[in-house]
Amino acid sequence: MEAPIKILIADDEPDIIEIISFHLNKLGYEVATAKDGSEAIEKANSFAPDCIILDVMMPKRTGFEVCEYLRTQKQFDKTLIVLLTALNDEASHIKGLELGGDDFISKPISPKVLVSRITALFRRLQPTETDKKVITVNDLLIDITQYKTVLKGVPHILAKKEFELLYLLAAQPGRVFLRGEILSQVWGNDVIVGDRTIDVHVRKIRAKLGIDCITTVKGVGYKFDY
Amino acid sequence: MEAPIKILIADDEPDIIEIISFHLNKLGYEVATAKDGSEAIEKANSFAPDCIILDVMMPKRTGFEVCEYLRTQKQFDKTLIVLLTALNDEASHIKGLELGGDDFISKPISPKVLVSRITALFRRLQPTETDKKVITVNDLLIDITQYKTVLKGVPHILAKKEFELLYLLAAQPGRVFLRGEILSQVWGNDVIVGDRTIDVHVRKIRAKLGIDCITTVKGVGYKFDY
DNA sequence: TAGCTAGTTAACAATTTGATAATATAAACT
DNA sequence: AGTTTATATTATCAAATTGTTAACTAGCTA
Repeated sequence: MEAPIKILIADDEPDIIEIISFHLNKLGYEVATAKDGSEAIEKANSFAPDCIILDVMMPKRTGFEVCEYLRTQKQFDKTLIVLLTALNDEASHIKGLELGGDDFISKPISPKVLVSRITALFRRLQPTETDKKVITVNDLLIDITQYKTVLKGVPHILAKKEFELLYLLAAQPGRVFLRGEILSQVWGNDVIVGDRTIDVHVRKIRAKLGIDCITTVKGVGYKFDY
Repeated sequence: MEAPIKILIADDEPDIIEIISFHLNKLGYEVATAKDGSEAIEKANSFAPDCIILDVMMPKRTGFEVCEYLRTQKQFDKTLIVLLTALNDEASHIKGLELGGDDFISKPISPKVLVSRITALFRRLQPTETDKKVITVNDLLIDITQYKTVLKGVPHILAKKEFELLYLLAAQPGRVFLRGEILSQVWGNDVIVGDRTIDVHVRKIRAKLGIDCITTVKGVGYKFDY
């Protein structure tokens, strides 16, 4: 997973291409571009991207046609295809997914949305069912099927709430969870508990594990960082 | 493996149903659909699917409720349950897995991701230890053909219920069994017995074997750990 | 029928957990 | 520095959960 992820963008509007490739480049993706459907297919073959972003409305060949074609080719079996459509075009949405598209993004495009959707696609492609139940970060293992936490080979027994809190944070290391988010996710929306309760649980986790795997982000929330 | 694999899809969005069933159909699965939780349970009974895909947010009954219910029914013992959630809803993952879900897929759905995850689940299902008649863990042997338990070479005679309980837990060492799961697996879903009954049986097993091979996971259930 | 046995339950004890309040500490701001 | 705000820590209490024991029931057996 060391080689940079390659993304091909096909759209007939140079502005769109420029914006998208700028943002994706910034994030370290390797980007190629095409200005119509035919070029998209050529570049797909020569560039061998991991992900292809196709505008539905393009000259020469539409995004649908390109998508349909690519899906018949074995080498693009694992390639993610994202289609760009006009806003609220439900029919296109369905058609595209039937043709094997992996996601849809409506124009006008928010670069942030685009990038996060692409990232999400890549992430979701990875995990098999096991990875969902067992989280491993360095030498810390969190197994929900066993309700067990193992640090450097040593099991640590956390109470239910402690475990659930740790699991929530560790599922997305580095991401900051707001206190409100934590409350609603771990405690539920109906339950009313004070803010201090979270602190206390964080403290217990830190104490039990003996390491400071949970970082406080003052004024915001907590994150798992280890 | 000659009869087509049957999959039930329950979601209140017709578009989602259409897309998913289209793709699964294309791959040769036999597909049934339901538009809410109640219908999902009906169809589950009449259609007897091998795999059930449940949207978490559904009218009538949520995916969680359906999942929880199905898991208490013996006939859905081996049925795969896949839950569809909103993106990044980690807490739902915990809840769903606690309720016995087999996998989680976040919306928006990529057909490719969905299909590959389902395929992976089925693949993993093959080497079942369903027919394992004799379980051995370290120096403990559990033989269901003779209803006999031997620890360090010394036979111990457990009563029927005690034996079945031990057998259930020991079949998957480490895995936590919820009280509800234990009740439905050992006692069946028609029988109504109190929670203390499980405790008492656990106690008897511990006493008879003289070792603490069953660990309590407070607020969750019990697991075999030896 | 009396005497077993397994299974269940009720009642109570013991334990663990979760939540809060009170206090201490730390960081941010004026 | 002094004030304000946010978090950490600790102790305490109530609630939830489980453990334990003994008693009860139904079915079986001698």
